[in-house]
Amino acid sequence: MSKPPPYLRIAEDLRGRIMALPPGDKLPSTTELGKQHSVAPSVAGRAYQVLVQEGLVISRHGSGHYVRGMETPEVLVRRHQRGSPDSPFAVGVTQQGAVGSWRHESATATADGSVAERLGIAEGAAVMRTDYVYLAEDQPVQLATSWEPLAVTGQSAVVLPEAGPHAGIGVAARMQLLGMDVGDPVEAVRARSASRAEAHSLGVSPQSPVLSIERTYYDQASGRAVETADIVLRGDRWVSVYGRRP
Amino acid sequence: MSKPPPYLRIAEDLRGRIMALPPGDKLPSTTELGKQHSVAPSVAGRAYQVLVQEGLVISRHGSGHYVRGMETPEVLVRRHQRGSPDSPFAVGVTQQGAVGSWRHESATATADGSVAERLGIAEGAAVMRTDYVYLAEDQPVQLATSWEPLAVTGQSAVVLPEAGPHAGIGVAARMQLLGMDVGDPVEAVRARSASRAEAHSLGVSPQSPVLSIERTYYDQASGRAVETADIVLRGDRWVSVYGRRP
DNA sequence: TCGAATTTGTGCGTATGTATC
DNA sequence: GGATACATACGCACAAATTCG
Repeated sequence: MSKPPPYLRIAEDLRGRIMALPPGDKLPSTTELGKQHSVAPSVAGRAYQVLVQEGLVISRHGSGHYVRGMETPEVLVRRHQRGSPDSPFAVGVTQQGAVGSWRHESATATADGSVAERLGIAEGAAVMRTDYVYLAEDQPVQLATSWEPLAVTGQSAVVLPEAGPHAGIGVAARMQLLGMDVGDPVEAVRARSASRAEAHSLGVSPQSPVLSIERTYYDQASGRAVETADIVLRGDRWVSVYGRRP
Repeated sequence: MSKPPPYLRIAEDLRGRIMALPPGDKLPSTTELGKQHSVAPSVAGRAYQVLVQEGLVISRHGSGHYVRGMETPEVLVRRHQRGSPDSPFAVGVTQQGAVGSWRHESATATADGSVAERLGIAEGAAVMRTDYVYLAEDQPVQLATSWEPLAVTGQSAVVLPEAGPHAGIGVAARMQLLGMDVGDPVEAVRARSASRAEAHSLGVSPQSPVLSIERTYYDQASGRAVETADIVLRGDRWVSVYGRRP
């Protein structure tokens, strides 16, 4: 066993101290912490750097280091609720009494290899691509990009997901207007780190965990995919629930 | 607009360079990188520190900095496959041809507030607690802790989840031996950072993202919970899939 | 309003330890 | 063993932000 370097030992000591402190409490300055452990202030600063990265401490330039507050209250999204006319996002935020809204932008595009495979169409086929940014209390909390094959929705009034009389009702309900029963989607859920672009959009620090969901709706009669989407959610604000208790 | 400090500008420059390099390529040493940007080696080292934290670069002590390889090939776990006699973990690893195994440890315990609420029993009631460590090719990839109320399984041969003739067949199949139809579980999925203990057990660096799943099985006849579990999976190795394509 | 003190952020140059080649 | 390279630490300096009298 090799002993950890001083800056890690100091960080370890601080973790124990922080557990017993109320959020918002001010921590010793780097110079004082250095004296307590007989190291240079730069080493104490590096120990704080570790804890800031871990989310236990926040540092305010010129002011000091402070115990970080509790996790922000979590917003729930409950998926797989057949029969609900609202989109999953709307279900999630209204359950919490929060105010939800979204911005969107649609454009026709061609399917790249990944999207084509997920939709079961030829690479380069025409699709309607829509980018969403979902806001809760004016804070972006969820990003989504959806692709729908134009072969399915083309020539109909529902071609634009969020325009006209059918805005914001979700894919399942909108497809029912075309006489299709899309049922429950298939969702593949991953945990990964936010890219820099995603971190910027979501207002979180880079490297913070996000839920990444690859969702595809199928027409149950034909078995063809009618919509696929990449959904990115803040890990600290969302939990995705599957199934219902009997 | 304030200009970023040199160490961030160097990191930004390196990001662009790395994009055009094959994985595994060696990057300039800290001293050489410092000369290229007219800064001290310590500053160049700090730039690398940022990129290592972002996962773009790996550093080998005494050797150098290298372009990080692509994501490790992902192992799939497909949940909600009614009728499969194997446990979800076994389904996941065998689909990939990998060798899966697990260690476990069971003991009776009392339900704390959280577990009691999830199982719908009184706080302090007796439960069978089992801790699992799942291994794929001798590498731990998944941690789980399961609780079953003794009021359900007590006095029966299936009281120990992984002992006797019923080892490793999963909760659903084992409960069927008691004449119960447990159906699909309810799963709440989160993305969060690994705790230090989890990071150590899973062999990943602290702060790396993990999938955290809170799973509960219910007896469909009575509606009572028969098992609840906390499951932690490496974010870079697992994807949890819900639903099947029609 | 101003200025001094405090605190963090960043950088330099150097030294030592240790891992790799 | 020797050369190279990273990891860590020291002490100092200056900049930037905050705090407070």
